[in-house]
Amino acid sequence: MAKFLEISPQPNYKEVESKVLKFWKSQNIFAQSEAKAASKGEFVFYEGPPTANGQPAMHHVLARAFKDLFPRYKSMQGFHVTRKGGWDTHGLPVEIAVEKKLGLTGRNHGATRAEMEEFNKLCRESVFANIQDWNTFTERMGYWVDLEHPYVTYHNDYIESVWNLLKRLWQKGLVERDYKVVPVSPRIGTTLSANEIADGYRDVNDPSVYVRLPIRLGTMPKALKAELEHQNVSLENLENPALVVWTTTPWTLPSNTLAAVNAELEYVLARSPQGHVIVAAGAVERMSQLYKDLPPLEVVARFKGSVMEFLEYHQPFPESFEELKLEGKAHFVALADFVTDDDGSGVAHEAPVYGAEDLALGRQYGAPLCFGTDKNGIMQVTEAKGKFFKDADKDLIRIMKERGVMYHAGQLLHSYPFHDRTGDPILYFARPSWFVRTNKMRANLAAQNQKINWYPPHIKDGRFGNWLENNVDWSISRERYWGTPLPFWKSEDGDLHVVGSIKELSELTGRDLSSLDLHRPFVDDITFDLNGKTFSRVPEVLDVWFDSGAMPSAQWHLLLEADGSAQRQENLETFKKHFPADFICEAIDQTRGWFYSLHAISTLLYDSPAYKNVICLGHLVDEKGKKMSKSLGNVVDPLPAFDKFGADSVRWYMFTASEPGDTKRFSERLVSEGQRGFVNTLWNVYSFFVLYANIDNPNLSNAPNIEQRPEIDRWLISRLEQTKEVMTKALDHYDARGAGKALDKFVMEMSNWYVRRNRRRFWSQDGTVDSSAYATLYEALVTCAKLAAPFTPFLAESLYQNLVRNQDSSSPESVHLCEWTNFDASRCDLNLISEMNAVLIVVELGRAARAKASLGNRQPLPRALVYARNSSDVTALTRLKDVALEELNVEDMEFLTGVTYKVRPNLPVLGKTLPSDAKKLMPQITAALANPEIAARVAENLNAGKIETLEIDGVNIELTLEKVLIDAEAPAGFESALSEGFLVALDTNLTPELKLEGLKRYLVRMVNQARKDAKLEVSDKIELRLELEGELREAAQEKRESLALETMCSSIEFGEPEAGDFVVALEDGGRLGLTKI
RNA sequence: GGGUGGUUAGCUCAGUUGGUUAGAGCAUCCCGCUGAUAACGUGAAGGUCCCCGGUUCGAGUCCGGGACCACCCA
Repeated sequence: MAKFLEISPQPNYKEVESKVLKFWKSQNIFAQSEAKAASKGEFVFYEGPPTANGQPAMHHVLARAFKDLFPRYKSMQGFHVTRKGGWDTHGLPVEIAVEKKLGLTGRNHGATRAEMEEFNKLCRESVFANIQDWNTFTERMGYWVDLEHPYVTYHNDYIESVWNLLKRLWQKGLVERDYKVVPVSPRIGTTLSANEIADGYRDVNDPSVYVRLPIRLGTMPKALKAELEHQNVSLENLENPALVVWTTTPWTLPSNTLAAVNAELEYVLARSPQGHVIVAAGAVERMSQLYKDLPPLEVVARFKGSVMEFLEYHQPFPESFEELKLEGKAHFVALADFVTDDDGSGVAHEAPVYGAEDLALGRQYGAPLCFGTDKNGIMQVTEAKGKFFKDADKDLIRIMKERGVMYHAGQLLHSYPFHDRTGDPILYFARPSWFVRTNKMRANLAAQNQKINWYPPHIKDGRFGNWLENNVDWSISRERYWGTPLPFWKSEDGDLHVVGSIKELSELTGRDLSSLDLHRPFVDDITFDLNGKTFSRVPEVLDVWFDSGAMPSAQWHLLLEADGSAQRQENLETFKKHFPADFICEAIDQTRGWFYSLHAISTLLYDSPAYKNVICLGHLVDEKGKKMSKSLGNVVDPLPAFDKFGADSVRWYMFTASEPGDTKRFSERLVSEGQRGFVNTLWNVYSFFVLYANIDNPNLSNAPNIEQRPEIDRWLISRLEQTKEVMTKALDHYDARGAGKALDKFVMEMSNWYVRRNRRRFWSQDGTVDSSAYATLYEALVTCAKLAAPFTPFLAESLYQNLVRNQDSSSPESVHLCEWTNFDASRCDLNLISEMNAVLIVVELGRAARAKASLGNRQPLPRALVYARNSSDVTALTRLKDVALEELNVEDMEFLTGVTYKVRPNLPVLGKTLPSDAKKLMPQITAALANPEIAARVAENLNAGKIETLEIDGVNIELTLEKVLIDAEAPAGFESALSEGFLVALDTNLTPELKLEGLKRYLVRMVNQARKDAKLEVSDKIELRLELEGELREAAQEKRESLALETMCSSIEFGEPEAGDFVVALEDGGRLGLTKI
């Protein structure tokens, strides 16, 4: 057998990993893994595209660790996995980055065609500004993804596929134009995203006005009329009856079309200083306080909000409808769930064009849209026409006072969003917008969702399911510049034509447009004639979520209409092969992002989910549970962490630290714990193996068959098989953590039990090499490398190269090209595993007993007395007696008899077998068994195989060995320990021989410590001189041979150390000296 | 305001269908062991299982109510 490469027991993971990276690169291992024969077909994975112009951060490591693991696993299992990279390149983040670079603050950079052209050019250039960082990051963490052929959302091919998709939606009648309320920065008239407003909230003083809306008595709904009559209210005697509404935005009052009440709330008719008013019952007290010097509101009738529906009123600015030439039914009471009586009057003023909920309500009641301002916030109606909306408040309040409809005008300090770049208050404003009618497909969206396996499962009917249930139509248009232009062409009179490909557009225009850049402004120049009308493009671009949601087809440049070209046909085949995905994985914020856009598009077009399994990760937070953000300064950069701990340790942490769906805390300290637990332990076993294999040069191919190896070897192999089984099952259920924990447990046992117990077998004496031990540990290590490959690809590769590839050049070139090792039941002796568990418990107890007796493990003891609860454990301990004896350093083991017993009911078992009325007797049963005489009788009879019956309260309780727990108590005079039905007692009477042996072991330890301190190699031989008195001298003389053997010592002399010896003083005044020879 | 998840040792987390003395790793201390090991072993210390109520012979676990944290939506 060739020598293994020598390795350091304390590796520099940065070096180890960079060596592996070089190897992967030079041998094209990733490409090979993509190219290798796949017996099981395709495992479909979709890469969720990151925004390339951001910086890679730790949360990308989290997602990518999982996105890497399953493809690696499936590939080893014999699937082919296409791992096409992708980049999200359009949209606001890019535009904002460019705006910042240009120093544009609130200027409308799309005002002219030339400006827009320049702006989009800069956007395109900036998209990949950080691409180098991404490439470095991707490679360094060992994330295998094809970055040479990624899909890029701004490429013409991609856009064309998205157009094609939109056309198909249009043909299905799922595209329509409507209004949508969006936050707008007035003056520049730009739509803002939620992120842009999030930081802009400020506390400001705004008007707080209560306005009277006189009711039209003649239109009073019957239900309300009946209520009032029932409560003896005479309509004729009412004084100026009015609804009172409350608002902090008087400038929206001219746009009022409805007043809203909550159907379930209680409302009242009350006498106020200004006549009769209708307000919420919960607002009476508050409104009485408005005029403290005047009498409070006096309730004259009470009724539910629902009876007021369709009650009409006079709105304070009737001129709005005239000036805007509006028609249609408006100015009546509508019912709305969102109305509360927590503030104001409990009656909401509705100006639908200035609020999302209000718009929906207005639509529901069919009220016309009244635009009191334009999108730049300039008033279009009333005397205040031409004023900026915020400046109009004063005039409008004055007018309302003049008209006698102002109930009360005050001020209110509240928080309101401002646009930080212009300083203007945000205007929420209904803009024409394009929608995909997902709401119509709501039932199917939910049905398709039921086919998806969500990890964690609660997302399915929780966050994602709820989101689908409350689905509203998907607003797909944005009034921006850098994005996929909507392929919507409109004629002047409103006819719509959706273009599905460049070829189609070429045919429509009669020009070859195959080299047209599909972005604005170029595409805006294209017009065509159809049906005698001229069509030009609508100005909007597409929501970027639609871009990424289109990737299943757009990444393959799918154009559905066959045109006879081989390329189109091939793309279609490729798409079919890669749809739907078997697996995707992103963080939980994508439930409303990519998870949704994939799902919606796929449901609408293909009547299928887009993915079958999805891991939805929790967010990464800092050590204290705080969100990682630049402003808090708690961001951990991935690259330095990779260098410090190794990418493997960071990955390992991501898999094993907590459930994937839980919020995960991250810090260097936590990563280093995982490193010490798993990565270092595996490495240590590996380095142990290499160290001794290189000395002993075992012939592994000549090792005995598994069946002929010692039990401890078969035990390790059995545990190895068991680990394979658990891991495979876990990974098949996308349970990375479960698989990782199983591997971790195995590595711990291999190190702390197998290697520790068998150290001496790897240390050949008189030239006999224990090839069983070597073959067993070798197999365990190689298998660990394969099992760890998807988790810690560098470590796995490193082990594999040295242990396998360097020995056998016919083996696969990389661990990642190996087959996944499958469970082999014939090699897994479950019985042996449980027997070993019994030994482990007994050893543990023996050590505890030693500790109680203050007897160090080096002192051999004559006898251990063991009690085991059941006979199979007795068999096990008898078979594996030697292991226990050696580990406990005792000469003999006997089974205890004559113990006293403690008996308790085995509750889970007994509870199930008792009839329900007898279960109440449980406390009495426990009490009865606590009686020593009953306990002794029950224990002895049950142990003898008889069945015992207890009579309690006239009920016969039949007891069997399974239904009770019997513990033994040690006879007096022994140190003992007790657990899980086992008892271990130690006989601490030392014979002179045992004493000498203990002393010898002390000497061995001192000599070996001295060798270590003298920096000798393991294989160095020494001369030893011992200057000893009394017992120690006697022990050294008596045990001279074994002392020499265990210290690699060729000669022992008794006397003073010589000059040049490495000298160590001993406890009792003696000295030892040694010299290397 | 609505939704989802969470709350168990100083820290990070397990805890299966309700059942025995609620566990592991890390950290601390004592002792021990050690020629792979920066490792390991024994023991100690550390818990009102967030709170209140209910169901039950029995609740960390099931039910109801509440508090707090995180995220999403409004």
